[in-house]
Amino acid sequence: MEMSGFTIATRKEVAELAGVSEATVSRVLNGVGPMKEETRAKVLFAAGKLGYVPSALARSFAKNRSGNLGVVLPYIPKARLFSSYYFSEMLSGIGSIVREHGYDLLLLFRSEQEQQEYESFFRAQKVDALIILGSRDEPGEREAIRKLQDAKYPFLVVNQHFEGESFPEVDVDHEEGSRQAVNHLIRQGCNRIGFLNGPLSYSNSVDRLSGYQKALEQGGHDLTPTYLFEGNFSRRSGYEAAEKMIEHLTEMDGLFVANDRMAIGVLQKFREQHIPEVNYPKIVAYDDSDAAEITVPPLSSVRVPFYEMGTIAARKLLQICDDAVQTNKWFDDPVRELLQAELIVRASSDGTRV
Amino acid sequence: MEMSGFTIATRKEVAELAGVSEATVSRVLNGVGPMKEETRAKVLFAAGKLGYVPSALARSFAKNRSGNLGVVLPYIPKARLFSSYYFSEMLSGIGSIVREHGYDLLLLFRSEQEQQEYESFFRAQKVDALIILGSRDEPGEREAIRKLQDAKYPFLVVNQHFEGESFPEVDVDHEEGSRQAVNHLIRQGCNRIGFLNGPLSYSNSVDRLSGYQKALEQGGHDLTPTYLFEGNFSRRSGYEAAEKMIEHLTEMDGLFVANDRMAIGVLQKFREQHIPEVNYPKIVAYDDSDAAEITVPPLSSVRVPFYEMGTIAARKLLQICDDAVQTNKWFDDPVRELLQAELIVRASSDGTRV
DNA sequence: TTGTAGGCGTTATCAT
DNA sequence: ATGATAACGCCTACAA
Repeated sequence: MEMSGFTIATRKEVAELAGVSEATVSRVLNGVGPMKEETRAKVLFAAGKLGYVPSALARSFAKNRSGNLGVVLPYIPKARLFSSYYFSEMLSGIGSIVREHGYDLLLLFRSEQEQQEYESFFRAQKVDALIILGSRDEPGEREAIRKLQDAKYPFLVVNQHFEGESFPEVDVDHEEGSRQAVNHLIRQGCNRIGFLNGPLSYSNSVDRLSGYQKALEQGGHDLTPTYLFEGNFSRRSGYEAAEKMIEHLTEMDGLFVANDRMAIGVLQKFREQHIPEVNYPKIVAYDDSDAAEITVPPLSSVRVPFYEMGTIAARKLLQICDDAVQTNKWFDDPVRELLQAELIVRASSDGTRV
Repeated sequence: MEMSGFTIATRKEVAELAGVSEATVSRVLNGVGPMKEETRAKVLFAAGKLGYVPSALARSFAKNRSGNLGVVLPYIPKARLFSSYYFSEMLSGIGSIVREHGYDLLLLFRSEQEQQEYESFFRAQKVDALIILGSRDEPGEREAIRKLQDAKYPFLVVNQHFEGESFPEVDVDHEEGSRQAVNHLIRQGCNRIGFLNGPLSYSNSVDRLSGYQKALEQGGHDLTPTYLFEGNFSRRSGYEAAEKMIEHLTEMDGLFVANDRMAIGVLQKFREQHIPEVNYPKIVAYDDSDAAEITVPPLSSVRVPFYEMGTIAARKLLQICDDAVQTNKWFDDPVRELLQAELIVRASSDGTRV
């Protein structure tokens, strides 16, 4: 399939024009081995003149490396995946590092249907390393990742912890982040603090629940199951959860929400119901996305370093790929990065608001 | 570099186990040519047992096709590119189609520094087709795209028009979208309508300006240069532009803004300055991103089908790649998709608001 | 310092 | 219906 109108310059032609062998062309272009400056110049000139660009494909094939860092993303048809702050930030971070290292970024969409087969990406030589995003603790997923680990492929799970496994991962201390959030609410004088959490198949939801409990405990409060709500991180689910909250609004004076989007849904519902702002519970959300500071009132939120998580994960993996020597050392001592989150206080939980 | 702990099953082993030749293994796995059902079963069994996965890399090399659809994105270090609704939506759309076609999606970050060299992606066989996003009309860019066209590579420019060229493109009728927006403001009784536009190197900014002018003209209004502002699509730039607007707020009773983010910045400034909502000009923004309906007041906005643009672009290109036969017909008759935008009216421009 | 030649894992053509 | 084999474009010992 020759799509182009012109024939692509071949290495052979370059060699001829430069009056050297093809091997020499390769060496010059890769800058390996000793070579006469004159030869170098001749080759470079010829290559430039012919507009020769070596086939990355053939090169990959010969070197047995794809040059790609794969990123697994949840595939949710029509779900506007990228709209989520979470993935956007991570991908930006990953992208910047990948670029520095001269790798390419291959997007891989996980499907809910098919059984996961992460290994295949390596077997098929589509990727040299893999970052798994949006993973959740389900039997199939665990199994698939375990296989990756058994085969000692270079991969990293981001923002998800699998209890009982020792998968290499870059995660955030969501328990501590949540503890701080709820503790802040307590110090703001809240006595009955509700919690709108995400699905517990995400370890960060579990962590947040622990942090919530811990903070209540430390503050001498009891956990009231009535004040626990669950959503799926979407705005709509926050909106719906808010309906159930309304009947408790006279007592519930604080609310911790597992992400900004759901919190926005909650605010939307409150506003629609014409609940006066002074009657809102004090709210702290999570993620500190762009949206947090434009809501009314602006949302206090726990800032999560998604961009940095991306850079850290990518850097770690590409380092391995670069010096394939130290590889085994890495695998014997799997990574366990745990980053810190930071509470950003805004009007939604600020005493001065009322 | 053998990263895995186990040896990868080779086609040869499969052939041995199945008691056939390697060629037969290939044929079975690719489902080409006639074959005995029995042979087929034997091979499939052997392959399954050994966990054999053909090397996509070697396959690509042999077939001379990468299997990748490339997407060029603006590279803005640390700029949290993906946070932008615009790219997120398009990538989601592209991703869904790419997946259907069994291709992979390769993200390519353009750099402001280096001279563009889109051709290289093809020459290097990194991609079979290319979608160019976030392009702007600058000499280097024009030149680079022209080369792609001359070489008849399958590519598509999205949401950007190059006047005087005949590049294949998928664009939106921003002139009409803007005309409707401003016309709506006029019908809402606005007499002095400001316009916060984006940089004119984006054709959509030029289009919006035409639409704005056209609407004013049709409504019998004059264009007042004092009411023209320029930002760079960021919230911050909207915030800054708002400062300059404030002195005109007594006369300026309408405002058209080229995207939601800038409009949010404007609202933010107004709010900070404690300008009473009743004194706000009636506002219509652009993009109709998620954020538009959560601001206070909710933003009227021109909805742009970004997701669909992505799907359309990807579908077109992959069709070409699939049936390489019709290729030339395609190139002789370059695509020119022009999608429609749609005004969504909300409180920010609604007469009932005041 | 440079040329020669073998190998990488497929596909595809040509025999059988 | 299946087996043998050239070709794909590059890298890399090894030889000169």
